[in-house]
Amino acid sequence: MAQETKPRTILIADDEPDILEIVSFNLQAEGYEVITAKNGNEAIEVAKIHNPDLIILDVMMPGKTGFEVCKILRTLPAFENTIIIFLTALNDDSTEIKGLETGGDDYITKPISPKVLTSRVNALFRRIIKETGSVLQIGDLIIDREKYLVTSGSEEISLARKEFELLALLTSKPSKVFLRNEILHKVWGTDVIVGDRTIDVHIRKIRQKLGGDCITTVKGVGYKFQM
Amino acid sequence: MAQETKPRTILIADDEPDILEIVSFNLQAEGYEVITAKNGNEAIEVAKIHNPDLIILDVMMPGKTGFEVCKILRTLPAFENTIIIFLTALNDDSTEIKGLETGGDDYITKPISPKVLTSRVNALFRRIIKETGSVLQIGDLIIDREKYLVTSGSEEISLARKEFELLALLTSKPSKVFLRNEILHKVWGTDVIVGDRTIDVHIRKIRQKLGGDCITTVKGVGYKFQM
DNA sequence: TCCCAATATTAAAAAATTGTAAACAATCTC
DNA sequence: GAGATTGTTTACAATTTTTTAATATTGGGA
Repeated sequence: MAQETKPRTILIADDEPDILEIVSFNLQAEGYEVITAKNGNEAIEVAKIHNPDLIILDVMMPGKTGFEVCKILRTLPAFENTIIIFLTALNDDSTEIKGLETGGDDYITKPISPKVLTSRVNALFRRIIKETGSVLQIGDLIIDREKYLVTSGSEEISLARKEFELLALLTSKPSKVFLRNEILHKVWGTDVIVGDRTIDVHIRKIRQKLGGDCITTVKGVGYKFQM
Repeated sequence: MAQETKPRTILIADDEPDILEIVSFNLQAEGYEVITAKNGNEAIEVAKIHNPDLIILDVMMPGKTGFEVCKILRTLPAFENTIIIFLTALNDDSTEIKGLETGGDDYITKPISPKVLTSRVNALFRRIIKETGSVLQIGDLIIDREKYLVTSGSEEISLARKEFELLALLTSKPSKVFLRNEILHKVWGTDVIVGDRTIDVHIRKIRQKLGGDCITTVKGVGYKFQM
């Protein structure tokens, strides 16, 4: 089955159904996958399950405020780098400053223009973007995310799904060391539990297929890709 | 943590001297190095000379508009990734969208609150640092946390995990003496119990690998890093 | 100066981490 | 349904890292 590159996921948390609907609609039209939550606690739960790329938090919500949600999420390693946008009716400088200092990446005041929100979301993603497209080239390696295909020189290398995703992750930032935990989160997902040797075995298979020394082990830390 | 590197440089382009002055003052107070330009053409010239980390562009300027400046800069490789913020009196959705789509990272409408501007600047830098990863440079030593790599001159030095973390701690504040207790807490964690000689042994290994005299013993107190 | 506690040095033991091969279950293909 | 492919686990080997323990050395105060 043809698996496309998975769309970026956005979580919106707001207690006003109208806002949820309008914003969802516009972001979906832009090609994002959208999930919603009606209050702060739900936002945290849903975030843990779906691990979204970006989170939009209403500041005033029953249960926990957006600020509180942000603070809690930021303490979890999985959400350390997630983009967070605050949404609020409070057009108040000191609140905005507080929002940005709490760890928010943007702060938008209501009434919001869905188009503006979409633009800001796009702008933040543009900045974060790691891969310049679906095809990545490193040295003589070409990684095509759409075709799930890796080419080395003129030779085609067929990798299984997990192998491919693992390689795609490592090559998304050459030379960066990916912690084993990080790899588990990003390749296997937050909720899946697999044994300790699973990563090793996959690394081994990639090494076999690509030739020995493109992936370096950093003992006690993780792995990195290097040409 | 606070680290001593060269301050980040910000270029502000606006034709209103008052704005230049107020914004400069506030950003300088925050520790940034600020350079200014009075119009679009000057902004491009100055940018090419000083290569700032972030550029704040007024949209309405004589000569070239902020949008035009942005477009021109974005075509140059040196400014492909520079953060750009637009500043404008036009509180108009479609203009804001245009700004963000032109390649701006943020769009702030006048009247601006200097504190809010500063917060947004900080938030953007915080985000960029996360993406870029932070490298520490002391003398000819380069410590790259993300790559888990230490380079001395052109030579790569391979350190084991504890060695790396210990060195990273000591170099995070050069010349500061770290108490043995402090080192234990920060490198080994609060709950781990290890013998007294353990630190010494690791220090020794680092000394061997980096060459003798970069870590100084302060008897009865702790250790400090110094070039 | 001498003494003594603090630190250096060493080597070897202990612990932790990773590599490997083989086996199994799940899934997909034909 | 047989056979291939994939993902995972297991058990063990190989390796590296970390710690300990035993001994030497150092430097500052009495």
